[in-house]
Amino acid sequence: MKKFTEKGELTRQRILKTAIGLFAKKGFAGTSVDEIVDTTGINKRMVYHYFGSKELLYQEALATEYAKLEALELETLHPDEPVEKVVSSIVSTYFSFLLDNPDFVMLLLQENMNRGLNLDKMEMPLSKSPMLELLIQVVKTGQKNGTVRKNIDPRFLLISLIGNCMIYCSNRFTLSRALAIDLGDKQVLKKACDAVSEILLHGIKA
Amino acid sequence: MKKFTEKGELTRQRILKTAIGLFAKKGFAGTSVDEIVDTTGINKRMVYHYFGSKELLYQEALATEYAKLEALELETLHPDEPVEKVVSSIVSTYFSFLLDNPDFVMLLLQENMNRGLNLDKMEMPLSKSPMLELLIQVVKTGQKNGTVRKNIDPRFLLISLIGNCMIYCSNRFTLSRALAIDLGDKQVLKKACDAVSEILLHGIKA
DNA sequence: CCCGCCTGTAACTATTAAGTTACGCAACTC
DNA sequence: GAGTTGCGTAACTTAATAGTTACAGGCGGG
Repeated sequence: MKKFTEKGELTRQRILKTAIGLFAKKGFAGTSVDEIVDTTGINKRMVYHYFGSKELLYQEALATEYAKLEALELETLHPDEPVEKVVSSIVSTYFSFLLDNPDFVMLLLQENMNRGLNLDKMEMPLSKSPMLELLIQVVKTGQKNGTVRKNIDPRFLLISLIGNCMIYCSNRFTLSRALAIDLGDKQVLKKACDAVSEILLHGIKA
Repeated sequence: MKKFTEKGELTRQRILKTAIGLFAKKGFAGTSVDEIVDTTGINKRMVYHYFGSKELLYQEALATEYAKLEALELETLHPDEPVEKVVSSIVSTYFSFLLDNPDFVMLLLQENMNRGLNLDKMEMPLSKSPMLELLIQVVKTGQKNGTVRKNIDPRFLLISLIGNCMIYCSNRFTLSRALAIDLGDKQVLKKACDAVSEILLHGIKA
């Protein structure tokens, strides 16, 4: 990280925050640098001063949002609880995180649609999810004491966990329309979260 | 539909097909009309002649891809089979459809990221999925004869079915990276499909 | 046979895009 | 207090962009 004055750092953060919102809403190609600076009121020159290019600004936006998930994952690990507890807690954690962080969801999807090329350019290891280690452990324990089916693969289980939550954000509008149900409605989402939890819990039970 | 000569219709289709590929790969804003015409070798004027605007061309691309799913859904309905058979057949149908139609997936995700605004502009009812009707029926039957848990909501079940398949496409690159697993590998995907099928089958079983 | 419509080309316009240059101001350092 | 360094503005350049206009060959119906 380069050194900036306090004031400069503030400006930098304002640009970054605005950029995150716009990139999330309109995509990388759909957002112009002019729009970002018009929104912040900061001069365009400063974008290049602090970030170097539109692409680097985008990458920093991506990294910033992704860091939120990693922080969350680290603080929700309870490896000593029984597998049922762990699974339902992961579900509700992801569910509310994704709903509360639409910018994250949008940037993540966008990056996948871009075949992960920005993640390749940055180093971005995407920390081989501590969530996975947790699942491996509790699934193994569960299998030993006979509460979990033998052929559960923790990796596919984790993907299912995420997929069951993500779909409510990633396909919200098409699903709402096709199934005539409002996936923006808090009460519906509460029921959905419970349904996901339940189906997965029964899904892994021996 | 307007009347075009056979030759004209062919040109139209060439433009549309090229546009689908480019819009899917680079997004609406990321694709220029010039790029489409350069790729096809057809003159730009023709895009406006046959489609009216870039946006209308995009909407037609979206509708064309979506029609593929609707066609598939209509041909895979077997309401008289037991619920287990139906669920695992829906899973493998969606799984292979999504993998075989990456353009569809990209356009669908893009449209959701755009809050479904294009679907609003077109009529596009997204036919209240015959899949849902099927599920409602077989779940009810299953609940009557005691093979399916009472509090399974077919709508959330369908969303879970889709979500479990979609996640392998929508988040392929970030998941591959985070879990150190290649979600482009056919064998991995075969196992994934089986894992999804199994977890959901056990998930609904009474 | 010729009028009109469908198909097509090439060159154009007006706007917007990313990125740069020239310049000024304030604060801190030597 | 002269020079350096970071913060900031406005005006600029160069390339692309969506959409248009002028124009023309070919073919079917009157």
